[in-house]
This record gives sequence, structure tokens and C-alpha cells, in this order.
Amino acid sequence: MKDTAPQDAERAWNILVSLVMNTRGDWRRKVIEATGLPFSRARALWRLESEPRTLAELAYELSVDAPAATMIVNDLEVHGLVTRTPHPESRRTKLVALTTAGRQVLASVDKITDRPPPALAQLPAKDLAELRRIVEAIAQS
Amino acid sequence: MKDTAPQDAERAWNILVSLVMNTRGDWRRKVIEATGLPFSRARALWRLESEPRTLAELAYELSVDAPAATMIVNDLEVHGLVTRTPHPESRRTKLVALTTAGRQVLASVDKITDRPPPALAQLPAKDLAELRRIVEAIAQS
DNA sequence: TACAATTGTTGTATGAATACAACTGTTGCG
DNA sequence: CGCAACAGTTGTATTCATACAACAATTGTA
Repeated sequence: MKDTAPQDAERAWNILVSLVMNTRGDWRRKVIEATGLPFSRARALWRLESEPRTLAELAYELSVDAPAATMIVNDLEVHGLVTRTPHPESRRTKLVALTTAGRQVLASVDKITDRPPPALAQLPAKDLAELRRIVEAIAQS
Repeated sequence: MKDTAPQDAERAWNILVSLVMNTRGDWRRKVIEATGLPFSRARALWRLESEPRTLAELAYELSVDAPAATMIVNDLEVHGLVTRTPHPESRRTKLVALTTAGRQVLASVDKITDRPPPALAQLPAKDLAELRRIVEAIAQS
């Protein structure tokens, strides 16, 4: 049996990206409103959800350069949403970690709801249930 | 049987939006590079794919105000990607339509590929095939 | 020790996205 | 007709996102 999984993954992903990027409309606005932060800051906060990171790691994951990462973390620190703690093994690196307030902000983002595009909402109920199951599996891993 | 389809649709959509918005990384950059346009212009071009629209319709769909829509269409027109044609029924409205060059630009966007996030790529092959089938159905409608 | 590579910071510059006020021309309606 | 509402345009202002140059501090190594 041929392994078509990689092609399926890429094709599905491409469609999803263009679908979301072209209809996202208000979601971004809602995130900005719910967090009181510029979107780039909210996005950075998100990356810290699973575990603390160094500034270099954060910059890489956000596809921004080092100075931008510094400014983003500065803002988040001023708002009390993250802390800079010394790295246990190297004095020139710092670990950025979420505070409790930061986690609360992230929780508020999770509650944002956005109207799905008609093309999605009009799928057969069976497909919708299946889609939900699959994307929830993605989100959990 | 209860109708859980709307909940499934909204839940799946919310997950997809945050997944894409948090990992989109280079996709936006690639679109800008492939089109030679700012992203907002590329997005507007996209909306015209199915059929021409008035400036007011375009503004509404892009969630921007009227002046912004005017500037966007100006740029696209200068690049020869769209035309402003008089509306058949009203002299104060104009229809914005894709040119052949505009369609070519859109075609180049379709060819952009983006690495799917690991959590998606690592789904069972069966789920990936199913996911692909469902999102392709969304894209076609 | 001396030097190069890294980690992060400061400062600056630029283009993009977004919003608002004010205006022209058009349309529909009393 | 006279007037309000609509479609689009022009001009301006502000914030956000992003990039680059230059620098200090730290680390590893020849």
C-alpha cells in the first residue's frame, strides 16, 4: 500500500490555511479585545502555554528576529503576564515563563467564539462530527 | 436525535482558527513573496475570484472601511490585476473584477505549500485521508 | 590569553494595517 | 424641487509589525 498520508496532510493543511486566512475576519479583532494586547503579543503568550522558552526559541517559533522578541517580552512583562528568570545552565540566556495572570489571559482567549464560514457549517452532520473529532485530536497532541 | 452539528462546526472551527493563526508562520510571508503584494491586497484579490464585486461589498467582506477598500483597489488596479467597470444599474457604484493577470497571480498563490504542524502530520493515515476529503469538500462549495 | 560565536538589548527606520473627517457625485423620496 | 441617504474618493493620523545596525555580556575554544 502506498503511503499517501504526507500528501493528504499537506493538501489538507494548505486548504485549511487559506480558508482561515481568508475568512478570519473578526477573530483577530476579538483576540485583541479580549486580551487588551496587540496580536503579536497574544501570539507570543500562546507559545509559552506548554512550557517556558528562551528568547531565542521564542523568536524562532514566532518567525521574528531577536530584537522583536525582546520587545514583545518586554511588553508582556510590563503587563505582568510573563517573567524573565535566569537560565539554570547559562548566564547569558533567560527563560520566559507565564505568570498566573498570563494563564488567565490565555483562558479568556479560549472562550472566544467565531462564526464558522458557511461552507463549513453546511457540511453533513456526519462530516462535522468527524471533523471535530479529528481536529480535537490535533489540538490535544 | 439531537442536532449537534452547529456545535461541532463551531468547535472545530475555533480549533482550526487558533491552530492556523498560531502556526501560520511563513505562509503569509510566502504569499507576499509570490504575489509581490502586501497581504491585504492579496486577500482582496482572493475575494474577487468567484465574481466581481462592488467596493462596498468588498469592504464588508474584508472587514475594512470604505477608504481602505478604495486604496486597496487602487493598488491592484495600478498593478493591472483588477479593473473598475461601471455598474450596469447605478452610476455611483463600480464593479471591481479580476483581470487575466490577476487570475495568474491567484494561481501562483494556490501553488504555495506550507509544512503542516507536526500534530497534524502525525495523525493516523486514515484520519488524514478523511480530513483531506472533508476540507476539500469545504473548499469546493 | 585572545578571539569568534552566542544571547540578548538598545536604538532607529520603514512599510503595513486601520481609523476617522471631510468631500463629490448619485440616487431615492417626501 | 429639496433633502437625506448612499457609494466612492481624498487626505491625514496612529498603531502595529518588522527589519537592520550596533552594542554589551557571556561562553567556548584555539
